[in-house]
Amino acid sequence: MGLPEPNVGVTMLVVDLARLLRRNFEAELSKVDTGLTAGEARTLFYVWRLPGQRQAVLADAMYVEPMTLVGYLDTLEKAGLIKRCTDPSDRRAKLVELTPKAQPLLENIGTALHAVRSRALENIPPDKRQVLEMLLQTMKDGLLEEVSKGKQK
Amino acid sequence: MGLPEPNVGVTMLVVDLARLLRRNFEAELSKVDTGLTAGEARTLFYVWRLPGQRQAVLADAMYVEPMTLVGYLDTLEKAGLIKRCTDPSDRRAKLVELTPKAQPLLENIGTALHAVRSRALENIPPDKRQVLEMLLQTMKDGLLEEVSKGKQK
DNA sequence: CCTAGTTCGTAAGGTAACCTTACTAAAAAA
DNA sequence: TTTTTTAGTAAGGTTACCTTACGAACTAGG
Repeated sequence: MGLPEPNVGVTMLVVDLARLLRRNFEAELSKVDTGLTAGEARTLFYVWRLPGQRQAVLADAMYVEPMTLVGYLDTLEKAGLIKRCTDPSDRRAKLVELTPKAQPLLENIGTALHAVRSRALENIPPDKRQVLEMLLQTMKDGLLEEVSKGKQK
Repeated sequence: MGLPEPNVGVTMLVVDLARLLRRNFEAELSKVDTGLTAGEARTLFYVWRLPGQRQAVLADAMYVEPMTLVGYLDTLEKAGLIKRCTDPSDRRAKLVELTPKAQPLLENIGTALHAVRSRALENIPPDKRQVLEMLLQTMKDGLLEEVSKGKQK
């Protein structure tokens, strides 16, 4: 009596999983040094994936507020890993580019990501991995919908 | 050239997913009021699942440091949702119990969890959900191993 | 029994990932 | 040309953690 339904436990499992994944990523990241925090590494990763984009576009892709991105970019810029170039077609906007110095860092981040991946998948039979990854992508899409819904206040 | 391997993207997807799940949980939680933060709600949930346990046991189950738990329990206790009773067999230890007042809150947390679950699974064909949940559990187990390995310094 | 080492919870203080609000400068619309 | 929108940012807050340092109580070893 009064018990929330059984599936609730499964969802908390997912919430816990989220925590653990983040933690693992942070731990692996600190192992490969880089001197970056998780947020900064994530940002660098996104700049690598979307080079020469405006901060607003980047923030949108990362699902953080523009202001949050500013902080990460400030650090990365001070460390000489990215540069902000004024958009020739709009003097307010800045296009974010990687510097050559970022290359080795990206490789380290890649190593960390790889480690997390191996760990997460180590007990999953290889033939199921493909399925899992697709399902995860689908999950992400579902969750994104709601996040953006919330935004268009 | 210089590109980290392709799977790196998939792992970042999982890292992003972790972020989104947390965020969704927080958002849903604030919708159903409760006045609790995500960490506090998670704690209450665990007390419900492991009633009458010591704080150390609880912290262990939640994979947080005992000190982290103290903060959450302090808030919950002040709100009259749990109580700490001295363990009769060890005057240092405290056993954590729910109070009756916690019941409705737990139901709200259940609602929030349910919402996250629906959202996360909405685009997943029902016949795949079972598989997904099993895979997620397996993933969690893999990640936990490493976390605990790190702990036994 | 008594001393030495463990264990339980906790106070103090720190870091990192975010967010909101408020502002300036520039562009776009009216 | 005035008004409105948009791009970035400074300032400051919240939450989820962690580490370090301790005192009080249990457990062993002699």
